[in-house]
Amino acid sequence: MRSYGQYCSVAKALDVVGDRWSLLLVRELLAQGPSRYTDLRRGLPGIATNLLAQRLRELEQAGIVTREHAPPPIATALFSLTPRGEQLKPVIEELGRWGIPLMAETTPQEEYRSYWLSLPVELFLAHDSSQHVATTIEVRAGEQPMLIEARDGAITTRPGTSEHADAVMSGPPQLVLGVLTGALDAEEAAAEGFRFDGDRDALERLRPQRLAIS
Amino acid sequence: MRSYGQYCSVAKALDVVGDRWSLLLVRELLAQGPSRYTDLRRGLPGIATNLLAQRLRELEQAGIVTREHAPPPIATALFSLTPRGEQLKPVIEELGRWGIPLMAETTPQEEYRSYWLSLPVELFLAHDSSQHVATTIEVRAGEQPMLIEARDGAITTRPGTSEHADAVMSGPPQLVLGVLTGALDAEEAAAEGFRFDGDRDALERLRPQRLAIS
DNA sequence: CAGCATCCGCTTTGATACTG
DNA sequence: CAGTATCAAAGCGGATGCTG
Repeated sequence: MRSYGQYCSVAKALDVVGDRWSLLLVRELLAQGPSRYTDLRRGLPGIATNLLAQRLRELEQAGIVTREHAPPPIATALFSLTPRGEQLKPVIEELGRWGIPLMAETTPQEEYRSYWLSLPVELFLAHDSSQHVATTIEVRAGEQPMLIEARDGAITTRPGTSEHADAVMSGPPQLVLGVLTGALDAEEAAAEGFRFDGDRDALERLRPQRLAIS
Repeated sequence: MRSYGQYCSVAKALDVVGDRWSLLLVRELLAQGPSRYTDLRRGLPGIATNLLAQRLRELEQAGIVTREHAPPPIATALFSLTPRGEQLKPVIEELGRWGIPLMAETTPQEEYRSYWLSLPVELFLAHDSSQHVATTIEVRAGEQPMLIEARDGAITTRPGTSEHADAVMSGPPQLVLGVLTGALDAEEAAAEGFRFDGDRDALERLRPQRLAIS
């Protein structure tokens, strides 16, 4: 991209990561960790393959991404964030926070990846560690099940299922997210295809307060 | 801009403010407050006039900017941020924070506006209100002098000069910023055209800690 | 198959000129 | 002052093909 040519740190940041797809590419590496070229393509539906290659080169030159030839078990190269690249996390978070009200609307054509859930979960859920009640919720929305796990005051997400989850939520991503953040009532959502099985309190334990999504 | 078509709040935020110039336009309105079309052009050197008009329309439609016909004293329309637009401030701040290391380099062709100083000042300076020493520093870099004022635990900036400033800093923006953030020593900087007159302690009072700019 | 490069049509941007 | 109009250049999206 052509530089803005301004001696301003915002403009200079945008000179580096302001290109189309650049910040979403960083989002993918933040959410997924070291990824293969093909993984990145799957997480960036709609990107032209040559553009992905070009962005990776540019971000590599800017010191944000590194390309490593993984050790023998893996036959392919892996792309990762450098420490400098990981420092973009607050930028992604604030953008994501600002974008939350926009999540109230969606269309059937919109793409969704289940691990994108991890950002809103980190932003909006918290665990009251004083309760000392470890909690696991399985979320079935998108292409693979995800687990939200809370213990010792920390909340984490990862792909997977659990035999002894406290609760299982499933349905369209919009409804699942709405119920998770508290913008939507589980009963209302049920009428549109949302399901909640298990312990209702499990969810309440993760919600410090109700948030408006719209 | 064409939508990313993803059900992700980061992607949806970028659908709205990810266009070229959009976030810099928000920066201008954050830093300058309600502005005329011409003010915005001056603060966005390099933007094509048709693009500025187009971005203003788009951001107006998105509920980020409002156009108001100002009361009689002012003959022209003013553009302002809506509350929703002001909520972009954390996004701008995090981008600006991430971009600070990039400020170590500059070229003579780069444009600079003195009020752009207010962002780094808000980010990096603080005032120990326990000291109860009100402090004023005049900064002469760019097209107009600026005042950095600290009192009652708050730091503010505004254009202007002061008869009784505790100190006056002047020189190229890069050196002034370097000394302000503590990345540069006033003595080193002096060799390259930086000047500091007045009370050295005035600056120290505003610097909670030294920060690396490079 | 993973990781690109090339080509082509379309959209966005930049520069300049012009207008109420 | 506050834009619109025009046009060339750059960027992007999609398809395809090449290489280990």
